[in-house]
Amino acid sequence: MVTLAEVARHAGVSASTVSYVLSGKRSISAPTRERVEHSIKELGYHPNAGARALASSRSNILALMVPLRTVYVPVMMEIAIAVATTARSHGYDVLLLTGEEGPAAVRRVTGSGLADAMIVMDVELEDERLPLLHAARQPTVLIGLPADTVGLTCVDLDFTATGALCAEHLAELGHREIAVVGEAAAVYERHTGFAERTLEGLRRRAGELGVRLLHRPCEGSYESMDGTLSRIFDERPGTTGFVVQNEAAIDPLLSLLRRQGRAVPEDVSVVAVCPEQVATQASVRLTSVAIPAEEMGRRAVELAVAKLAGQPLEEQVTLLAPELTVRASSGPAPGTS
Amino acid sequence: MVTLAEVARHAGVSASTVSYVLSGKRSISAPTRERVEHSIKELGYHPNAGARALASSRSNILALMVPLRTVYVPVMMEIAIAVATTARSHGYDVLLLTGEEGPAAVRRVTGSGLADAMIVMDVELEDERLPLLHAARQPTVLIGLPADTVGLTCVDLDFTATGALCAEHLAELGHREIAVVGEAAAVYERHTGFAERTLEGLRRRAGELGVRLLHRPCEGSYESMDGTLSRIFDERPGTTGFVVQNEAAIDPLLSLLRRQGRAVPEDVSVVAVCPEQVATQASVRLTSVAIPAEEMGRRAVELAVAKLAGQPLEEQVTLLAPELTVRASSGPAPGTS
DNA sequence: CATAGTCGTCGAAGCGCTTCGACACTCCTT
DNA sequence: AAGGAGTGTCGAAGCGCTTCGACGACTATG
Repeated sequence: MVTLAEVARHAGVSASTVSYVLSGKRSISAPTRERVEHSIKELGYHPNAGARALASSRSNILALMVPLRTVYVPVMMEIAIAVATTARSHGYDVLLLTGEEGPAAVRRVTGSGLADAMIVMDVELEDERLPLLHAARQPTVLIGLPADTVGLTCVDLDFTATGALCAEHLAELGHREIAVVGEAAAVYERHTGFAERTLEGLRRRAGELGVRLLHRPCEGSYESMDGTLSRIFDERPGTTGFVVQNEAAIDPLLSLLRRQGRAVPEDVSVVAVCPEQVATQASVRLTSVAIPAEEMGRRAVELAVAKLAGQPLEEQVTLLAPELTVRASSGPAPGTS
Repeated sequence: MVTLAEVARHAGVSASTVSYVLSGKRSISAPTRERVEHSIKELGYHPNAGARALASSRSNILALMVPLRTVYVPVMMEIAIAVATTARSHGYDVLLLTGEEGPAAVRRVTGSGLADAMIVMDVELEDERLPLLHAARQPTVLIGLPADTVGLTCVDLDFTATGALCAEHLAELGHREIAVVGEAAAVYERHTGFAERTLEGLRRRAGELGVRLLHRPCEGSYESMDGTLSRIFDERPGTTGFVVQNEAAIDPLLSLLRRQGRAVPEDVSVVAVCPEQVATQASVRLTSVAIPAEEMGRRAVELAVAKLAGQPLEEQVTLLAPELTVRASSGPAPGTS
């Protein structure tokens, strides 16, 4: 284990000089710097993280709280990877916390100085971790939007606008009866904001445009999709447009529609809210609003880093504008000229 | 920020006593212990992670290297969650490293004492991180099997046995021509061991049982599955059994078979190698060999913790025995009495 | 040419914790 | 009654780093 002191001795300078070479917090003459850097390389020196954290009260670690329940997995994974990658590019490592511990994890991390900042995913509208995060002196960034965002920094897709966009697209194509294949009932019970906001956007815009909307939650398995689909067509036989919010339900829906002899997009149009990859790999290339997982992760880290650098953040809530990409799953409503 | 010293003062004992109460490394009388514990609670004390790491040269952190490339996502996510959860139950936190940095990340973590041990996923047969891991004084556990396992601790599903099991199951049902829908070509190029070992197990057992085997890689999209399927039936029109290794190819395969009017399991049988959840949620409940992601993650952590505790590990390579669950996608070959 | 300012370096004082040896007891043992 | 063997607690010495103030050596200024 090579220490700073050994590097200093090897280079013939004091320990503090080596430290300043490393941090760049004071100017060091070129020859000295080179000598030190050479010694560092030669000895294979790596600063000890613990000592550094203790002395500077900075750990250079970002904590990321992911949900334990493994719903909408690909999005979560993509965000996590984006967070890890972006964090590294800013000199931070990422500590992975599962939601399991809940508030206790927040207390532990903020109390122990393990991490410099927290990024919290899967925020519920009335999240029990919120009061703690408020109280902590650590910067926090939420991915998702709680009910009350006062004093919080949040990043999320603008799901209300997303819903509106989907409604608009289908209305423009002449669809008059739209069914929303929602998330599993459990998601609504937990009051995860995004599901409700999407629905709200859909409802409002559909109302404005004179389109009838029917919402049904769906677990995402073939069985449940089958049931949901039957109930939808029983209740609203004239349904020609679908908005799918539950990623897992996409394949079952397409499969079942095909089996029922309903052609996409000739008989029914489908719009999905999902990552690009899912939209392009489905059996029909899906018209979709992308969930910009990578961007959300990246932005969250950038906001956290900015806060750590002491930059006052002008906007506390960053809502990413949704973009609808038209692909092969949506077209004019039947009977439209 | 409450410190150990403040707790000590509050409880009327010395700092070292508080430390021993916390660690349990020396016996403390019941009344003293209670007094200290009470002070800890009252002051809301949390030991500072950096100071602890510095003084004890233990960070209580496990590093987990996940692959950057987002292939076979659900498995990865499940392993990661299992690692995080199990680690917490042993008092460890998890540092998330992406494969992106490769060997540099290994150097950084082992050099800086950031983590006490490493768990590496997505190991290639001739992984470039291996030499470094060998040299590091940190315990390491691999999830996956490299070519040379001497001196390494590894956990993996026994993919050779998995392949053999699939071949056996189909052979027993009377299938004489089997097609293997493999992973994307890139996976083989990277020499990720599991794909090749599965194939080897399949080939050997098929050979022993007199079954013809055709292996074709597949990207997992509908287009590529379509192409792969055509080529398979062109080349071997008598194919009645499928083994699917690529999780992403499952839905496309079932969908396409249905479209071609081939019934599962009446005309063709399908056996998948995938997590249970995927097998039970597909449009046909799949006969499958489960990938025990949760167990792999858990075992990896347990091995790492055992190594940290200085326990000599009797078995260096832990191969989990595959289990084949018969569901609705496999049945007797057509024409079998 | 004295004075102020800048630059580059050093020494020392911690950061908050763990851990080792020491010490004062109490309780057996002989 | 004296010696030995635990117990329970304390003090002090670090762990390896950052950072502050100090200081000598220059350069610019009037």
